Amino acid sequence: MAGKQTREHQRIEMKRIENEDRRLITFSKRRSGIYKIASELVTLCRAEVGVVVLSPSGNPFSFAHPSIDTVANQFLNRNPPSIDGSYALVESNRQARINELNQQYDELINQIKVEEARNKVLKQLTEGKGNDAWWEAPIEELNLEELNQMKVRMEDLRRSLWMSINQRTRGKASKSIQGQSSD
Amino acid sequence: MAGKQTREHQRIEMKRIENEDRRLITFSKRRSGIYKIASELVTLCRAEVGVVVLSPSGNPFSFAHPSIDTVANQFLNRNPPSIDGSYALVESNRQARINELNQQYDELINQIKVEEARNKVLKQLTEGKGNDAWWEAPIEELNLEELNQMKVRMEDLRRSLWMSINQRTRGKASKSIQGQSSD
DNA sequence: AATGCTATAATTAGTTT
DNA sequence: CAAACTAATTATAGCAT
Repeated sequence: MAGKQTREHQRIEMKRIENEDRRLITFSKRRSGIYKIASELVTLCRAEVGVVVLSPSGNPFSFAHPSIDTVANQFLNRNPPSIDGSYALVESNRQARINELNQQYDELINQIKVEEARNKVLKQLTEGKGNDAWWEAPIEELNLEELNQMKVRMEDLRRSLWMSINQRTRGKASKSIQGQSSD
Repeated sequence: MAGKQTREHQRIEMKRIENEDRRLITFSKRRSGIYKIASELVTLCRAEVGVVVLSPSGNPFSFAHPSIDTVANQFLNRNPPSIDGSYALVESNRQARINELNQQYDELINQIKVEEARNKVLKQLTEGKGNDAWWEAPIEELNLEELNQMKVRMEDLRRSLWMSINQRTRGKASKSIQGQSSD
């Protein structure tokens, strides 16, 4: 009982956990963690919260208060729909675009985060040494350029959505998901 | 190092925070916290996560990866394009777009925060170093400003959208599907 | 009023039962 | 194997700016 008994809780890298067992355990633990935090937000602030988590294998989990139905309906705050087929097509195209957009967005964020970490290291180096030409250069510009492109794409998408919304304003849709809290 | 300098982080009672200012601050901070944790779950486990938070005043917030639509559809255990009509549900046209706008808005906020953090690190670099002019331009600031403008515009957009939706709010229908668990 | 700071509470990675 | 345990990490309540 004197010294360390375990080598606990090392810092984990923010990337996919490759080891399957560890990944599943982490998934389970952190999922529970989110539920707890979410429920605290409900209690402390009287917020309504819905959380949906899908495991990589596609299994759905959820937590919601007061219920997923309520939260979703409140969030969507709308009336029943009737979907015509042509619209569904448009929807699928749109969704494909959005998925792509999200992917790009994620990549961008990752790049930025990596760069942030690098910058911090470089900062320490600089302070310690007073060095000058340590900086390799165009990383900043490249990254920012990508960021800008991303911004433009998002704005384009938003604009087109905005236009189509304004053209077709009609109450629609009912919605509801009844989820079972899992675990 | 003598005694406590501040009376920080007392044990929190798990009940509604009565003081309005504190409640709002807590709401904001913890909401960000949930987003972060959710995004980590996405990264670590390749899960798909959707979080919807409604403030007591009814303001909707969301975080989702890859998107609210995708997560919701997956949760409903069906694929986007062909809709079987029995649940038109989440597929509401206009409301689906509102989801996206909200989501993009939130993502943009996150993006801006990342950029701000990065900007700050870089500023510290220049200040601490006495500025060797390795930095070529106020690209950072410009970019940040653009992002902020974007944020404002999206805020306006969402607000007006929300208002127009609320004008025609009616009763909602409700259906349900069972979510399952085990992973 | 939003953000930064920091001591502290809360979460959790790794291990064990 | 789920649940407990422990210590390291992370989030955050209160305060300050």
